Amino acid sequence: MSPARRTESLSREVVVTAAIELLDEHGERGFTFKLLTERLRTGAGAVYWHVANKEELVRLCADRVLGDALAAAGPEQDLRSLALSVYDALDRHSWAARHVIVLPSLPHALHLLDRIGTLLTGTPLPAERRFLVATAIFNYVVSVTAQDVVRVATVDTAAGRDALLAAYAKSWESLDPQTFPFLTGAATDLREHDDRDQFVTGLDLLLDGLRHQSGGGQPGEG
Amino acid sequence: MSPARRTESLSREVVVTAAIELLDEHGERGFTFKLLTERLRTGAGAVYWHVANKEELVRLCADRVLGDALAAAGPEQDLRSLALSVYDALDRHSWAARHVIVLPSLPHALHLLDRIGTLLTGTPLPAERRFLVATAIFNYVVSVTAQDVVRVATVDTAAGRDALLAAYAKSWESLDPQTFPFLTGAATDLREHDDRDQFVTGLDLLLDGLRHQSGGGQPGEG
DNA sequence: ACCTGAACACCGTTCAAGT
DNA sequence: ACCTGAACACCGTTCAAGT
Repeated sequence: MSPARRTESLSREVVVTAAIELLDEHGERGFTFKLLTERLRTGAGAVYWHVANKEELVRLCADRVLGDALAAAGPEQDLRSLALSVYDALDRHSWAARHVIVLPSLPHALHLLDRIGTLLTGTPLPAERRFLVATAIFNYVVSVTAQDVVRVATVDTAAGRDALLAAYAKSWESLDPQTFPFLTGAATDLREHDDRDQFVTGLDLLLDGLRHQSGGGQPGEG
Repeated sequence: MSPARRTESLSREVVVTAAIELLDEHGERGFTFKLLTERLRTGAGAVYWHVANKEELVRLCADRVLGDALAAAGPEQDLRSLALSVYDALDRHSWAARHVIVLPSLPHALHLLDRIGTLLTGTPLPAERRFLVATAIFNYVVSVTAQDVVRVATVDTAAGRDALLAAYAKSWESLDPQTFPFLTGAATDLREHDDRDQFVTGLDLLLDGLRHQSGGGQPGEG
């Protein structure tokens, strides 16, 4: 009944590769050691020989995803294309984004932050503001990706997504226009929206703000 | 030994209030029904009479937190102070931010998005871009809050935070300057950084970008 | 209508035993 | 050094029985 045990030896890399597949298929919540050991045709103890626990494993997976994205992006990019490369990679593995944090460090998250900071060096932005702006951009990229308006994980097919959006758009239309003056008129926008466009819109606002104020002082407090 | 059962009757509101306390104390991961029923001095079934399951309960908690923030903020705010009110409220309950999403709707998330959209109406921004920009700002506020550089949940005391940052700053200093030209020079910035400043920096970039391009067309693709 | 609390299914982790 | 797999502790959820 049960499939034969694996004969090749396990490694951290093999475990991570299998885990990424399962995370993509089932999401972080549906990803269990039972699924993992079945896929790897081995026992739980074998996995624990290579990784400390589930949390570390998921972090390793997220780091692999981010590392691949940075490698694929190449070193010669500007801020905007770097951000889009990362967005696209994280969008394909939506469970990964929330693990991309600087502290405690996901190794490739440090690389990403460094590249953002380095790209700012070729900019009129005053040196003392560089760290603040670099982390602001880093935060924008990974955290907005982590939390798109329609989570891809929820619906698999494009048709399912369209149907879901149509249903939500309809519910927006029937909201009370007194309390929701904006949303009642935005149902069509919701139905036709694209998550990547929203990401790009915010990113361009951020970069525009950067261009326009990088010479000047702090923005006003009011 | 075990404390007396409660005599007052339970309600959804009472359950949510107790759950928020425990979420603040233990984080989402440490929050269990065992802790909850002990705190409420009742049985598991009693809780399930008032809420469908744990996921719904945490969503109700997050919605309460956001609702209180919006109520406290008052209706007369500009975009910047609204964003800061929400940031400050979510910062006090760091588990809540990742549940503040538009679809599937957290009720008060709809209110927040509507208020952002409505505030944009009094702006030269072309009407057809309003939804895109509103969601971009919404995404920035809630998702950056969800993922600050130093998660507050990790360290309780200010002294603990300082010590942790100092340790990380030291590790940045000893990185290879070839591969991390920016971070090796940013150790001091890390040690002295403030999460709220980073949030405000990104927010002001976003709002500056909005001011400067709201009349004009799309930003360039390159 | 609302609550009790034992029972169930599931899941991450451990560990003595194997090779 | 690397793997096995039964056992353990824990946790969300259910449900027959109570008031």
